[in-house]
Amino acid sequence: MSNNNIKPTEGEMEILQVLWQKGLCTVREVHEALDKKDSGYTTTLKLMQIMHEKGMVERDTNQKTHIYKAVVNQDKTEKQLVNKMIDNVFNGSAARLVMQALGNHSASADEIEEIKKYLEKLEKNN
Amino acid sequence: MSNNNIKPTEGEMEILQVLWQKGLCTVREVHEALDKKDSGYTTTLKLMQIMHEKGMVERDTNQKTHIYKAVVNQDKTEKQLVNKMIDNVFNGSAARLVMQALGNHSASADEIEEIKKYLEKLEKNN
DNA sequence: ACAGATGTACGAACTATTTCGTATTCAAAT
DNA sequence: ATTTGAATACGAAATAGTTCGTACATCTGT
Repeated sequence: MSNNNIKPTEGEMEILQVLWQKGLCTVREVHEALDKKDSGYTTTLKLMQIMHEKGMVERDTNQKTHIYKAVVNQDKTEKQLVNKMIDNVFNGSAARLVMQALGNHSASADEIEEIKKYLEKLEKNN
Repeated sequence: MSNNNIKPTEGEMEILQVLWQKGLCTVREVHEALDKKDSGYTTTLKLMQIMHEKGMVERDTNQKTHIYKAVVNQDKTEKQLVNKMIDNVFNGSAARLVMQALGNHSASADEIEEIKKYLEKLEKNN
């Protein structure tokens, strides 16, 4: 078991999104990416400091302006959250989640094609 | 806009699950269905009372033992939570959520078939 | 009628999360 | 050198969620 149970809060997830997407970020970059008109800069800062304490992010403090990057693995974190939702909301049925996700959010034709290919690949590997 | 934004907490979701599945329930039935050895009966009671205040559940108080039932719509609630996850975790890509759900939780062959059919139906309706 | 079991009501503690204010440091420009 | 602006650090309030203890009501069996 390399990494413990990660359970990012909602605020932490938002920040992780940005970090995963951009790679290296200053606090200000993250804060602006979140275009949170509602909450202030120091809130984002504090959150990121807490994430650092928790070991979710690393930072380079050689310069005055620290540079952050995500430590927790994106794929793994996503898996965990999805699993949790499957259990918690869909009584363990992945299929129900999938259908809800599709029916719902009206995936584009391209997306649907992509998913079909993925399913076929899955079937072959069994 | 009939119903406001529902955002059940984790504890509330667990209870809603039971109510959706069983229809009408006493607090005790819910509590036992949750087989929470860790938390006590009055915790479940309190939670359900709060849910009542929030209008998530209704109850019949004609008897000493109240009978609860879910008010919030299962499908709608699921949609909301899934949407939120798609935005919050998958940057708006339903496809990414779906693949994570499938790759991951190793859906059974049957489930995969079911999903494929569903996808085809979706495609026809566009 | 009363004891015991089972219920509800509800305040209060505890925990987690988010938010902000303020102090301080640092760098750059005047 | 001094001012100004942008950073970090950090305590503390505000909010949200969960948990429990205790008081009181009600039903049931003796």
